[in-house]
Amino acid sequence: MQKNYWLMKTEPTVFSFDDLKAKPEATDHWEGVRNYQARNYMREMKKGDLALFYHSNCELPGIVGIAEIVRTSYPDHTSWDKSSRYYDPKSTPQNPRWFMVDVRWKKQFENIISLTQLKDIPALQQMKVLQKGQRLSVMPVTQDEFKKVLKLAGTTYSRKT
DNA sequence: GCCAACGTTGGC
DNA sequence: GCCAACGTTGGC
Repeated sequence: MQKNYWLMKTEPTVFSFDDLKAKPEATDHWEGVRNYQARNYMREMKKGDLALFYHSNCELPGIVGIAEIVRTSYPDHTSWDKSSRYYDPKSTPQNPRWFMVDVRWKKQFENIISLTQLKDIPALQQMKVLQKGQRLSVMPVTQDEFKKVLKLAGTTYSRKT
């Protein structure tokens, strides 16, 4: 089956790529998405899809590695947990409004592919993450873009050694 | 349905 | 901390 590709954003001070790696089986649920468009993208995710893992709102924003979707969407239980920062009174177990997927840490890039670096690659200018006003925490990436980012990561790697 | 006010995101 | 670019809320 055709794989889809995604970009998933997180603030490393809240939840970093290393945090994911440290989880049992390097897997965790992607809680806290509270935007309808991002939610809808998550509901399209399939097992085996790959995601670029992006660190935002930090010293060096950029793509740090690859994660894999290991479970398709199911209700986000933090949405009806009053003690959660993601609590939404309009979401209930009977009628969940928000969903999450499970992701597994897969591969860390030797060097972070910074946002500045991405902006310098002409072939990647169409990436959603580079578009003005684009703030979704989950967004699709084309297969071509995904491959180019991987290649870029590989290039960085070989240059370093 | 309109739209002003407000809250959030996230680069810088 | 600033601020642009959103999205959401709620009065009307």
